[in-house]
Amino acid sequence: MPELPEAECIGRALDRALSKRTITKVEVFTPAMRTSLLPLLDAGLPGHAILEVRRRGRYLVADLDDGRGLLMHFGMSGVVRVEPPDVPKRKHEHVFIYLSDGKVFRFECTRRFSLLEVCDIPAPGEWPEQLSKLGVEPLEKDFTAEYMADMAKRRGGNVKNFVMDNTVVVGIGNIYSNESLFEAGIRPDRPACDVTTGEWKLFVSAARRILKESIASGGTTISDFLNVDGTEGKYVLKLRIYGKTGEPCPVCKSTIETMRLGGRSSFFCPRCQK
DNA sequence: AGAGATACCTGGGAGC
DNA sequence: TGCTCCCAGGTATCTC
Repeated sequence: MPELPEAECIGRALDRALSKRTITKVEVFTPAMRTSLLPLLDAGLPGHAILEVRRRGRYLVADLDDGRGLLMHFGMSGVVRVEPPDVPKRKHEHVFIYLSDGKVFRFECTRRFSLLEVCDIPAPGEWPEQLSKLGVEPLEKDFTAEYMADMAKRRGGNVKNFVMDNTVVVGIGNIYSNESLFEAGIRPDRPACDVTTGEWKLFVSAARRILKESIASGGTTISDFLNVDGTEGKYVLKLRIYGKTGEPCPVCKSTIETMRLGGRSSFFCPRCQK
């Protein structure tokens, strides 16, 4: 399930595989994922070059040479590949984009939560309007304890859903929110407004470190995620709390517990997290 | 405005 | 073996 590190890994690989290639043909096999895929066929993409691939949160944008872009999101089961044209089509591959170097950019998504659409780029280097509500990037310098404390001031909901809110900070999903709150010693069901600036400092540094380590490991593969080269993410081996219900806490050996917050499984150590 | 619930979608696993 | 039910989860949308 792609969170920020997975999107970053895919984006880097796609930048290498797509930049400076020209689109020669587009095929759509499925009418819709999150949105209709059919407009891709009428967008006049063939003949246009891809300049670069950039990431914002869990979204990727492939800039085209005419002020438009391809906006991508991988939902939780999106996989992209760049392969020779003779590889047989897989069951849940929905779009093929043929490239001038002879390869094919293929978009697969089992659960159809993914997004692939043409967007307008307001100016070079800017982001499409669809991404205007996104919060800060957790690896940039404006993701600070003071910012988090300020945003949380009037938020009485639980801290876990707050840190997963992508209008606050992008790219932290269920896996990395659990891991970061554990590292910071914060119980996931605490009201967000009760978390102190000192605790936010611990959270911010934990989240940054975990996200960077995960990127270096090629992301986390739980069930669906694959990198562009088909390899699985290795960060799954380093998870300390996610999915560990009933196992001993890696720090204090207390039994790890689980609860549901916002409909999502949340894992925590009842002794280390307060 | 914030927060909770729900829908979207498929495959895999549990339970009977 | 085959059926039903539940779960995974980012995001949009709805309601209160």
